[in-house]
Amino acid sequence: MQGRPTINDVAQAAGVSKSAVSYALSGRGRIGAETRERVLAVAAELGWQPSQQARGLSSSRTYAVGLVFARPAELIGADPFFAPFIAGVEAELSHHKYALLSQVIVGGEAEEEEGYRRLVSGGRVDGMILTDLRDIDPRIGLLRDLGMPYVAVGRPMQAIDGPAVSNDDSASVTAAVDHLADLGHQRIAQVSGSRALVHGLERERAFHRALAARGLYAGTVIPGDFTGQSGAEGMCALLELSPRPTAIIFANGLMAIAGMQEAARQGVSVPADVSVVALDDNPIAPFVTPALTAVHTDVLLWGSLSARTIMACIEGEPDTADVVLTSELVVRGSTAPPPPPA
Amino acid sequence: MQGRPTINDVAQAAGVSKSAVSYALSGRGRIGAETRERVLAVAAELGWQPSQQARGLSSSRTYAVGLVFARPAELIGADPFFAPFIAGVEAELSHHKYALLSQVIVGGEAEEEEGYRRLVSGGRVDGMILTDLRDIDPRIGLLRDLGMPYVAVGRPMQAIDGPAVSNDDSASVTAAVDHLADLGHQRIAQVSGSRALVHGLERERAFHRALAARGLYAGTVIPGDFTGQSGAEGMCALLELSPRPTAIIFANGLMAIAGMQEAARQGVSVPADVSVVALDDNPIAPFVTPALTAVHTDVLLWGSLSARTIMACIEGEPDTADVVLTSELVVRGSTAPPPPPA
DNA sequence: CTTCCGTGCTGAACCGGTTGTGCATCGTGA
DNA sequence: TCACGATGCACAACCGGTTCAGCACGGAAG
Repeated sequence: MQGRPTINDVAQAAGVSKSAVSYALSGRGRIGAETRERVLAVAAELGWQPSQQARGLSSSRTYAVGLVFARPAELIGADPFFAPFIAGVEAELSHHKYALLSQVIVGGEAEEEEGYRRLVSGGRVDGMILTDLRDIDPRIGLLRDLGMPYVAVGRPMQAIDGPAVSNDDSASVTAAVDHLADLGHQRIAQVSGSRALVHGLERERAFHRALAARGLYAGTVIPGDFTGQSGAEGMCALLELSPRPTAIIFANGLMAIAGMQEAARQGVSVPADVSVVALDDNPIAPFVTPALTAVHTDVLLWGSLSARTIMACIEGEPDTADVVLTSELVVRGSTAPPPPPA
Repeated sequence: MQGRPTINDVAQAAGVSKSAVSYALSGRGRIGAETRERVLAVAAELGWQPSQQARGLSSSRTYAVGLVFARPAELIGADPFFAPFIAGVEAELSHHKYALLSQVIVGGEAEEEEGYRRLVSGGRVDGMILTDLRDIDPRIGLLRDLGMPYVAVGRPMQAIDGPAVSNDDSASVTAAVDHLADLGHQRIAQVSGSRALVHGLERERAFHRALAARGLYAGTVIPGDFTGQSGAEGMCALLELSPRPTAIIFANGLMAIAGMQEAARQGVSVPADVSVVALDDNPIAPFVTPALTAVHTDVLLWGSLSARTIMACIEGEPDTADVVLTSELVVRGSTAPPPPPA
């Protein structure tokens, strides 16, 4: 009776068998009202809490969900997606007695796969949330082979069976392009993130579609890698073009801010000479100069919807429909009408 | 034999009892070399992995560590500590077959305590890592009552029994003050973070000690709350002082960047009129204008040392000594000699 | 040839829950 | 009055590991 009380302690204190206690607490078996009351009272008095370990062993469930994040070291501290997404996931999970086993990995794909194996093969989780989907992603096959439920964060391009909770990247890009086109911009360029990730590809396609829809010429796309360094390089490359683009859409805020600094260094004024938009929002964005116009996504909500979906999969509910979030453009100071033609 | 193979499957395939398999795999019992080889081969062939659930049940261990983070919504996306710390913890834990159960909470102290209860009372973890220690922190008593090992991240001021892995905040502040004093500053102010957190108090004391050591007058301390908003307000308040401070130390990068923007808005130039230093570093810091001078801490290392310490506590090793990290000042563009007296 | 000990393995109990089966007991209807 | 079903609970098996006690066997010592 030292340490946490067990179901046996409760049974003994209440003068019943441990199965009676289990029935009383779960409400599943046939149990007398009076006995149930007594058991509940005793359990509360002893401060009994079920051991998730033991419960999991008999039900072959862990009541835990796994999540692996992989980021290069330069990005791990600046990513405005990571923390609120986890927070959203956990808020939802904890309401349903699930825990989150997360694994954050600094490094590349090899370590990431290893992270998956670790969580899955130890039998620690009932399901996985997959982020940063790549075009052809080995994890999907891996999890399907293992019979492990999963939910994709961001819809894969190929029709992958299994549910996805995604942001409408296409709408985000379109909103950015429309905003710039409304201001009068005709030459809009993009500095993309990793093209290996599905949302990178999706954004690039959406970019060209949105330009075409406004009757604008195909814009230049400079590949980036989400780091500040590559943002500055992207800006540099675009400023050398002739004719120079008058507006640039960056895949994330860090690249956009670094790009703006590079522009300033070259004597190019934002937004007078060139407008800048970022495709994610960041708490720092309002405070840089000029304040950064950005597409804002409710990442907390995204996380909680992902959690809800993976729990539904685990409970074996019929395929839930894909969930699609939409983002919202927040106009700040980094966008303005283009400079008059020289 | 569907689903994951169990130890019974291995035993049957190898033609031995399941206890023999357990001994062979753990290397603890008396087992013949030939039998051990055969069991290991069969286990590898079947792809057997031990179930952490079952293992935990008999050893009354979970092989998991808990970590609760609580942040206001405005900070959750901008905190450069959160993600690399988790990454460091997990890198270390995963090498030792431990998993991390993290819980990120958007909100206040009440939800935070609830988060602790959830992880601890379900018997899901063997130990806890405590961050954001407050001056008198209820969690320490809670965990001690439960007999749950813990490690404090940041040394509590009172001599709390139990190990701590802390950054030498005092040295960070001193480095910042010395740098500014070396440049010739005489009126140095500070915009602090939450004073309820122990490192807030520690930094404030260290600030006054460092100033005194350089023979400078006591500097003004404006209380902040780590948000950009409060950074701007702090800058505003300090610029109204007469005589105006010539250098300001902000508790974090977000406040510093917001403060610099506010200064620019008022026509005050950084660093010509006022120098700015942040007490944490951020991947964005090099890319704002002017680039932000900051105290850089190896947060990844901090995390892995914390993980190592909590594992040592769980394994019952004699009290490990406190670990203290030191930070390093990274001088960028936001600090310069003070303006000549008017 | 017996005694004794070390080796190598098996059987069983146990961790803390869940769940199926079975045995009293009671109330009801014929 | 007896058969019968429903109710309320106890017993035991099981999930997948760990670990203790004990048995059979072999070699060495007396």
